[in-house]
Amino acid sequence: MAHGIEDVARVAGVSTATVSRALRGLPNVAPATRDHVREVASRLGYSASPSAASLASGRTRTIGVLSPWISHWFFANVIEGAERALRASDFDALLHTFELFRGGPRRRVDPVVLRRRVDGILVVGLPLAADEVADLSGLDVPIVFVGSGPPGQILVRLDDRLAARTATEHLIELGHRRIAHVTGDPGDVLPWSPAEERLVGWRSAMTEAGLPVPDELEVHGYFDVPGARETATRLLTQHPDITAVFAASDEMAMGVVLAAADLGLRVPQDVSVIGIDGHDLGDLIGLTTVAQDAAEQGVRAATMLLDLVAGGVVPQVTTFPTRLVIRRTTGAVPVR
Amino acid sequence: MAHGIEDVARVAGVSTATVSRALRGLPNVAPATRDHVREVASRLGYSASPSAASLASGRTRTIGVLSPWISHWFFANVIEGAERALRASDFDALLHTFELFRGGPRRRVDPVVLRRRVDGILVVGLPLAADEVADLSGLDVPIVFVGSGPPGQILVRLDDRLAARTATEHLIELGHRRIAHVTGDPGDVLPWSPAEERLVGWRSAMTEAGLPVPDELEVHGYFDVPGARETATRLLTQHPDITAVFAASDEMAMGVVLAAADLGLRVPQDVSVIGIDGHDLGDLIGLTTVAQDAAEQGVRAATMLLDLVAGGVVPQVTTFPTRLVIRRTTGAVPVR
DNA sequence: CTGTTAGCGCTTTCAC
DNA sequence: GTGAAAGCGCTAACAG
Repeated sequence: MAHGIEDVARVAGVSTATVSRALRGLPNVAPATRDHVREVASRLGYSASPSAASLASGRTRTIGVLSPWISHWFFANVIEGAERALRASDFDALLHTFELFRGGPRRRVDPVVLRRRVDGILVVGLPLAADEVADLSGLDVPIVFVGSGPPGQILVRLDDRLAARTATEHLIELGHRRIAHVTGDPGDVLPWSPAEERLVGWRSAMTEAGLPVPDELEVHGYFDVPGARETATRLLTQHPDITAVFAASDEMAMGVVLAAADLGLRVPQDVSVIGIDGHDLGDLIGLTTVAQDAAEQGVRAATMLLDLVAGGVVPQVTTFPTRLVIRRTTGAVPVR
Repeated sequence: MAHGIEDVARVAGVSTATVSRALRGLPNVAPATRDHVREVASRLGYSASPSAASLASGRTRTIGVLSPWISHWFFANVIEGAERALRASDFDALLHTFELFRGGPRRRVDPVVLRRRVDGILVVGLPLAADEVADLSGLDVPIVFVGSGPPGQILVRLDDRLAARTATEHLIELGHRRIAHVTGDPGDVLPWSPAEERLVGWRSAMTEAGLPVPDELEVHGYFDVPGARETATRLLTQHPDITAVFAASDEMAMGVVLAAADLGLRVPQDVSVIGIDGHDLGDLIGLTTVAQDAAEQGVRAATMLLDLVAGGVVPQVTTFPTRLVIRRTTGAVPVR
């Protein structure tokens, strides 16, 4: 059962070098030889030892996938798409999560554990500090960022500002003037992070519409349901004149809807809510949102990464489209 | 930057064998030597090449995680928990997804790709055929099944029958008599699969209560929202006398709630709905459910697998508790 | 407690 | 188009 390349070579009556070439589809092997070797290999149930192959070739056929979570809509879908694309090219996905804690620092991304272990790195929505990016770059393998990444790197993402403007403008067109924004973590202030970009998009849409943007309209929801629920409860209690809330993610928008329900506010009659994502379960509450295709971003990013690994070139920034999906959580501003 | 064990050995003034021992914390190394070697290694930024180490030792410090999806609540949470536990022991998680298609066969689990690549395998909610299990066992590494697994294997799971009975009995106590069940895929009929067990639990609870279980009460929801929504739409249209639906997962229960809404039925006034899982977003619609802790099952399974890899022994079956969470989608049977 | 040495199972020149 | 042989960078006996 546990055959090595020598067994195949012996049975096929060729050298191990030829077996290696034949099985990997390299040129300079006679078609007849190739077919014969493959037949023998499959009959013997042979497949090369990944460690031995990696050690000898320096390539691992493995991609490191770095992500803060997997149990969040965006991350799960990106990773699922990426894994599918990688597998289609016979690459493995090595999963590394880095839990983000509210306000606190997360475990540093340690490049050492990825050394000689992966041929490329996919960073999924992880707001890396500049020095972490530098460390990763030091690994000397291609890196693709999905959802969030520093300028100068290969990025697959949305036009976050535009998405935020789209959401905000939708609310403004409905007549809302006191529109709050639920953003992520207070520590997440890298200028290129989606949270920051969405914040900027909201602010500029407000300002252009001649609406003031006082500090109290901006609160932190930590990109999850409970975080947004808590913070929105406080917000809506302290500022009952707020008629609409734009959350930077659908999960946070769901938290806002729950908060409204907790407070006995009707959505959208008393307060309108919009998010960003196009979460599968938004439908449950008729959540209005600016939708994106997360799985496809994962596929694209993985495909690009494989191109890079193969020595190809890919566009620096790939911007995915978004579309406004109007459902039932947004409506006209209440008359009071 | 790319130092090898020889560099460390030379700088530290010892042999490579000593470096290897010191860095891995093996016995028979003088404490002073150990500290010195570690200091030199960290100063040089050295870490062993995983391929070389694997090739020489036969161990990979990697666990293969097999799962049908990652963007489903149960799977995402189990995998997240497992990854966390593995990382805590410096093990890597290699992700392999095997998409399940409605009614159709999925890609066969191919043991060859895992050969000499992993020290253990975690099978998450994947209903493997007997021959696939046999193939995996042939890899000669420990395997732990989470959520669903054949008898005779190491399992971490719920008492699925009990969970189903709990859900069904809750509805019966509320006075319901025509209680439908939304199960998974028609092809998923392995006697030990959670779908099958839950089906049996529902049936026996019905029978014990003296309620008939005609075929039309059992429909397939494919374990996802759209599948259950479609099938429940048909079900509730054709059989308006059904007053309650027990879905084998929360995601399917959500589909049923959506179907009810599509049909203008009020939940729970016209139809009660209950699921199994304790999905984070069940709160959104006040979903009544029989809750389980998926992440913790992932942690436990990974921990057990690491024990097995280390040569330890673990219990054959670990059964996690469930608890009935009554919210707003179940209520008294309507009076007509 | 530490060093020497022989592999681990492939890939990759370099000849032929 | 094919083979011989030299590594790839470690670990694991085995000595000492």
